[in-house]
Amino acid sequence: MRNNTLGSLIWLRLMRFTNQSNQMSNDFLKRFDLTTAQFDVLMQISIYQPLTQMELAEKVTVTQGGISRMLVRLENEGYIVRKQDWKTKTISLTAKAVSILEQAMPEQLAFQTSFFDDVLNEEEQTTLYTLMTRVHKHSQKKELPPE
Amino acid sequence: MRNNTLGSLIWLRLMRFTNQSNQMSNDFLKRFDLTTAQFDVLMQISIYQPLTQMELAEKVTVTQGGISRMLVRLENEGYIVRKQDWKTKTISLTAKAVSILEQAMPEQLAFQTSFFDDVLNEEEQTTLYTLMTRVHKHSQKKELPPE
DNA sequence: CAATATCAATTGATTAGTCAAGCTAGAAGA
DNA sequence: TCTTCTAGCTTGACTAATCAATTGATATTG
Repeated sequence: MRNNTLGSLIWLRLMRFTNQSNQMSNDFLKRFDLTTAQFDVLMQISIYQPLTQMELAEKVTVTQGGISRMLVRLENEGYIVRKQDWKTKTISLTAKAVSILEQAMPEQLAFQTSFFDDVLNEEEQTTLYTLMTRVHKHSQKKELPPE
Repeated sequence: MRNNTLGSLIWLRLMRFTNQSNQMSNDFLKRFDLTTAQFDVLMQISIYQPLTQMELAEKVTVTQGGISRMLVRLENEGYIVRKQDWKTKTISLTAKAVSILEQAMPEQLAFQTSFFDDVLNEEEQTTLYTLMTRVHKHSQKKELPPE
C-alpha cells in the first residue's frame, strides 16, 4: 500500500517539521506572553504600519475573518489600536507592543535561526532557501486539478 | 529594524508554504469529504492498525487531547471504530474509510507530489529532502534555550 | 478486601483558523 | 435627495489544536 513518491515524503517532512517547530516556538515565546501567530502578526504590523486589515491578512496568509478575530484578541491585550479611517480600519502598534517586540524580536530570530545553524552550513542554508522559495512561489500560482 | 538572518527567512518561507499548501490540500480533499488532518490520521491508522490512541497521537504529533477529539469526529462520520480493549482503546478503519482511502490516496499523493515535481528536478528534490530531514531530526532532540 | 497508585482517554476553557452570511458606511445613479 | 451598490469588517457555526484537570479501569500495596 505504501508507494510513496519523493515529493510526498518531502511534503510530510515539511508538515511535521513546521508543526513541531511551531509548537516549540509557542513554548519559547511564553516568556514574552505571546504566541507564534501573535508574534507574526505584530511583526508584520511593525514593518508595514499603518495598514488596513485586508493588507495585513494578505501578509500573513489568513482570511479576513481570521485576521478580524486575531485583532480583537490583540486589541483586548492592549497590543494594537484600530481607528476607523474613512470606511477602513487602520492598525498600529501601542507602546506596549513596541517595547515587547524590541525584546522579543532578537531572541525569536535567534531561536528560529538555531534550527538551521546547528545542522546546516551557510551554503546548505542558501540551497534550502533557494529551493523552498521556488516551491513556494510556484504554489502561489498553482491551480486546483480538475475533478 | 529588519536585520533578518538566513535561518529566519527559511523559517518564514517554510511556515508560509506549509500553511498555504495545507489550505490548498483541504480544498482538494473536499471532493472526498475529507480534511487534510483527517486524511493524515486515516492514513496513519491504515498503516499501523490496530493501534492505541497514544501511539496514534505520537505518529501525527498531536496531544492525547487532540487525538481524542479528532477520533470522536471520525467515529461520528463512520470512518473508524474504537473498542475498549483492556484499559486501552484500539482503533481500526471501517469499510467506508478503506474504500474512500483507496480512491483518495493516489490522488492526494499526486497532488502533494506536484508541488515539487513542477519546479524541481529529481536531484534537487533529493537535496531538499536530505536537508529537511536533517533539520527535522535535529529539532526533535532540541532543548528550549534558558530564560 | 479495601485504599491507592497509575496510565489512558475525555473534557472545559482557550487560541487560531475556515467559510459564508450579515452589517455598515461612504460612493454613485436615478 | 433618496435608493442602490459595493468594499471592508464582523459574526455564527464549525474544524483543529493546546493545556490542565478529571474520569475510568486496572494493578498494586497495606
